[in-house]
Amino acid sequence: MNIATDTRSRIIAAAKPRFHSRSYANVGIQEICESAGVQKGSFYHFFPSKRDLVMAVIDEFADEWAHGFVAEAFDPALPPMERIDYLVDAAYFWQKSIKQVHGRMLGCIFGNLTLEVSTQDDILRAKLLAIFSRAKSRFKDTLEEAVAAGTIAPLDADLTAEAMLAYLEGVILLAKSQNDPEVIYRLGPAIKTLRVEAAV
Amino acid sequence: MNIATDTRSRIIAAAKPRFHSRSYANVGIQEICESAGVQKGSFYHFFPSKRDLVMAVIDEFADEWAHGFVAEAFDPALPPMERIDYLVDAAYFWQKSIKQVHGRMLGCIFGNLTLEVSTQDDILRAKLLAIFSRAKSRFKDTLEEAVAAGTIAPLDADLTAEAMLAYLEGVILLAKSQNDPEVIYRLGPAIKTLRVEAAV
DNA sequence: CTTGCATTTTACCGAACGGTCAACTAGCAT
DNA sequence: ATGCTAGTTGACCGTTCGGTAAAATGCAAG
Repeated sequence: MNIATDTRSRIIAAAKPRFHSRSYANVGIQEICESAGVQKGSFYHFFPSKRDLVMAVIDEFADEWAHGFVAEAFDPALPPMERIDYLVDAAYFWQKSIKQVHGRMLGCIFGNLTLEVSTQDDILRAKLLAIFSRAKSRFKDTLEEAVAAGTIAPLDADLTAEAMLAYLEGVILLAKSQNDPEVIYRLGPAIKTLRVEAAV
Repeated sequence: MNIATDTRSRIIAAAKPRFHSRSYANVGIQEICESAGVQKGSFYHFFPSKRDLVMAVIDEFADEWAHGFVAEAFDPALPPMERIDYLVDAAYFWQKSIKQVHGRMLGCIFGNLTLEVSTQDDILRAKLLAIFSRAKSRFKDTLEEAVAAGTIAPLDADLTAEAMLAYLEGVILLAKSQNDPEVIYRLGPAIKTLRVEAAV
């Protein structure tokens, strides 16, 4: 473990919970540096700008999810539609545990950042779009598998996948507005009722 | 029309598009004052704080919607489920026209603000929650009417209404991430497939 | 022992932040 | 005409913002 990479990762580690629990604009570089025990000049040695930091934070969150809950949920051994249940459950438990520790529901950092910055920074918007795009693909593959297995009636897998992703983000948004992860528990399972019929 | 109220409403008029198109933290009072042709001291004569301004802006947006598209959509003369279609269409056309003028999809200001500030300001969160709560009631009443009319099978109107609201917000979020209102056009109609079954 | 490079420190930049204050103006009622 | 009040003005508060530049440090290869 290089000292250099250590400083860099300490910066990211300090930034992650702050961007997640507040907002992009509300978290300053000075605060991050103080929390990481790093001088500002050192920060700019590793990150050309604040935007580059938040991109690294986005990547870390994405990796964390991809290797954690997402990998568990989209386990090929599970029946396809149960994978979707699993993912919604994971979102619920995650938000619930965050609230227990932090006292607040923080929601999905990708959704949070999307609504905050996507009118102001197309590079960040593209980064977040790519995250959503990958998530949608997971849903789509799962739906196609479910159709092939006869678990569900044929449908437009691409649009239904996008609809499910939208619904999940919307549920997390409403839950955050109530500061109550139980909203995810109550509304989450209805994700499987969403359908976009295949075009003829 | 009093001169006093004119200054106040000029401030709000200047603030509205800025909070909508950027974010709460990214819009400064100085900029709003310059755009409204008002001195900062005058601003603080009408608004005790920035938060009070954004609350007035929220109220204006809410009124605008309530007396515009929402009133049209939830017209008792329309068959219940068509009202929901109407509302989704209204969201689509609104975002589309904003993009034509502004070059960007701005999304729903209530959703935008919710994700940005609700972990940092419980008063604003409560304000936004009340907006969502009213919207949910509209959906709920409509669903109950549709069930009574036999248009749709019985369901849990309260939870389904909340699910539909969540879906609408989620669709707008995804559309914003793509800067493309057509996402609303494609995904919107699936809102009627959402169902939460009534508890036995 | 020296050169070179990555890293770190420290001081600094101009601009903007939300908010305050006292002085001033205008209109209206007594 | 006078006094009260709502509204307005413009200067000012301390703090923080994202970002820069130059000098100092540590370390490793030649």
